[in-house]
Amino acid sequence: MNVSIKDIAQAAGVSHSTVSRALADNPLISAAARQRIQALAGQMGYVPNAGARGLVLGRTMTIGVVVTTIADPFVAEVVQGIESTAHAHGYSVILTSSDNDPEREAQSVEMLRARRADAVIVASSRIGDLYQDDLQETGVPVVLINSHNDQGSAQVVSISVDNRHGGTVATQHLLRLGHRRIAYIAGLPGHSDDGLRCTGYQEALRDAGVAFDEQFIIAGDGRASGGERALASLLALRPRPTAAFCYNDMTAIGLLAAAQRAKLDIPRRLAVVGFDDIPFAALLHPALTTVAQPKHELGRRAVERALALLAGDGEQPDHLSLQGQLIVRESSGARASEKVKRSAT
Amino acid sequence: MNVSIKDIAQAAGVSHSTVSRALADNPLISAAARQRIQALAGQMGYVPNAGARGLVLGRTMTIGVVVTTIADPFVAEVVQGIESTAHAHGYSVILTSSDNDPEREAQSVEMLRARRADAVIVASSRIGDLYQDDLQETGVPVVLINSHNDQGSAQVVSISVDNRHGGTVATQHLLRLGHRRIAYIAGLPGHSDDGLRCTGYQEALRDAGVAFDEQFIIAGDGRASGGERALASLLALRPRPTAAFCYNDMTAIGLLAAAQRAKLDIPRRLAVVGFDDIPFAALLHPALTTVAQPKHELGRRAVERALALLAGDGEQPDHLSLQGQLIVRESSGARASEKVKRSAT
DNA sequence: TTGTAAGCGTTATCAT
DNA sequence: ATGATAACGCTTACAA
Repeated sequence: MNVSIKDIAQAAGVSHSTVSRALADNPLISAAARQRIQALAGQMGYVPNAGARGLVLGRTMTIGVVVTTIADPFVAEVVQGIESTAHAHGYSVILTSSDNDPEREAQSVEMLRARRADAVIVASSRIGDLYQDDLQETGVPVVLINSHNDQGSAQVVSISVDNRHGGTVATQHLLRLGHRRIAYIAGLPGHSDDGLRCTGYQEALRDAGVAFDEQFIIAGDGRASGGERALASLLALRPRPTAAFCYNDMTAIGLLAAAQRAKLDIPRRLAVVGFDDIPFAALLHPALTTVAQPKHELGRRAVERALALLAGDGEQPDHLSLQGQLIVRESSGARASEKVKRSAT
Repeated sequence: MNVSIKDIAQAAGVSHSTVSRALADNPLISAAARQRIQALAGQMGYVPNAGARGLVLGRTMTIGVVVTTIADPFVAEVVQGIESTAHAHGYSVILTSSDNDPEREAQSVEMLRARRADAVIVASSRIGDLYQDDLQETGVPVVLINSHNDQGSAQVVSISVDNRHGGTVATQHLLRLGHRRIAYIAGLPGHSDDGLRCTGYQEALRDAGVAFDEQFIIAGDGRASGGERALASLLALRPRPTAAFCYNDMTAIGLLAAAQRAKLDIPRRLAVVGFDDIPFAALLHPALTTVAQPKHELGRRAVERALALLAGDGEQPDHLSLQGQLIVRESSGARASEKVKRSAT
């Protein structure tokens, strides 16, 4: 069904190795033969068998990607960045999702090993000890996105958004707007992202000489429901906060929804800033001010680092962090001048 | 670096074919040897080389997926359904995105051919003549999601949501709520989805004995911007429509945004129904009533059909259409009783 | 029950 | 400049 190099050889009346050379633009072959064979290959609809090539070359030009679920807009955009970058470098992407099920996760990793993926990128927030042990022994480069590399293997690097910086930037924005009582609606407790964003928030307050009030940290869960529940706690506070920085956009969305139901005017009575810049942030009303994660770049850099590792570039730091960018929209109540000032920065 | 079947053979003191049989649970082998070898393989961390296996077996247990971009929530959910179903059947997914660039699209297909994907699923709205010609000649089963199979090849089947039915269901919902002047905010002209949804809309009107007014079909573009622009046209109409059925959720979101800006009360002054049920539809305020596309199922069925084709099941119709489900939320202004009635259906 | 050998489609190392 | 030949890791007749 599929034309092989041998079929072409036969049709051209040469040996299959000559065909291989002609197709590989190998210099030690006559220009005439090369052209003739290449033309013939084109006519016959020849497409090289990547599997066979991988077998002899020892590399498959394949990158394995492990995600919890691609039906998460954040993950989807990262994967988009991974795919386009991989493609640009001649690599294909094998996608596996784990749904946060450890068993499926293990199967995914096994499958990627079976397919001999040249590198693996993990865009799952859970840190699988699985990858560490299982992949490490094979020597396959692993790039972790938004999670950390506990064991210090040179073949495992991580890359993430600078959560502390993001927390600082978001808080500074609110401070600049004149807010002094700023709440932080937290994510899932114990999540390191959450801790770092909160640290950034506290640092910004401290640097601005604003007293930090412990009760202004309100529990959440990283989802809309957490934001919705948070509103009541927030409104019960005395003195009441005038602004809230949320762990992520989903939390902010929940907060906004609850506020709308409570007829609480956003941003006048409460300024809100999120984190992530999911696609919907811009479509909300009021549109959400947020710290954008460089999702596409995260994916692109992950591939680039994987390829560098593959190329044996040992000069890489084992962690890279990218800065998020504040996107000022309506929910924080910035005036036009403030917006201009920010976007010019 | 990777343990091969030969390494195990050597360690076990048997031939490599014995190992192969033991690992494949081949019946013609002593139970003792089988267990001993399997245990050994486990200890040595053996993972079979899928590429080598594909070479000899003639199939790669791989499904190629072509999308425009996975950073589209609809596509992402479909791909999620594809991946989990493929995984359940022991298949891996190779993901390629085309970004609507014909050149990249061609490269993607070429790459999938090179990787010898057993089947290809296209979740891109553009119908590439590419797939048709290029893939068809290889005999690889192709499943088109939400697009049509022009040439009638047995190896190319398509699967989509029943757009006409969806349009009917959405319109009937509005009719049942008492609306008689219902507008349709269209998608990109020429898009067959758009035409079918509009047909369903008109049929529902006709069946209800409501006169169809041509000017109630308002231009859109399938994106939020189209919905935003549509509001002005809609408000200029005399008599003014009391409800709008939008080509898709993004259009509805734009319409809602414009309405909010114009301080037009939704659903009281204008009831709105969308199409797709993207994740954000539920988070909007008012939450969007919409016709849900069975995204996960679309993915699942696509894989199942691909596998059936692969198994040589010739009994498949060349097109399958799944019914969308009306999800009643706030934007259409249904009362509680109506909601209950619907969800019980 | 096991081993030997051939072959899948490549690339690469020999000769020639 | 080209042709044999081996090798990659696996499955599977065919022998034994």
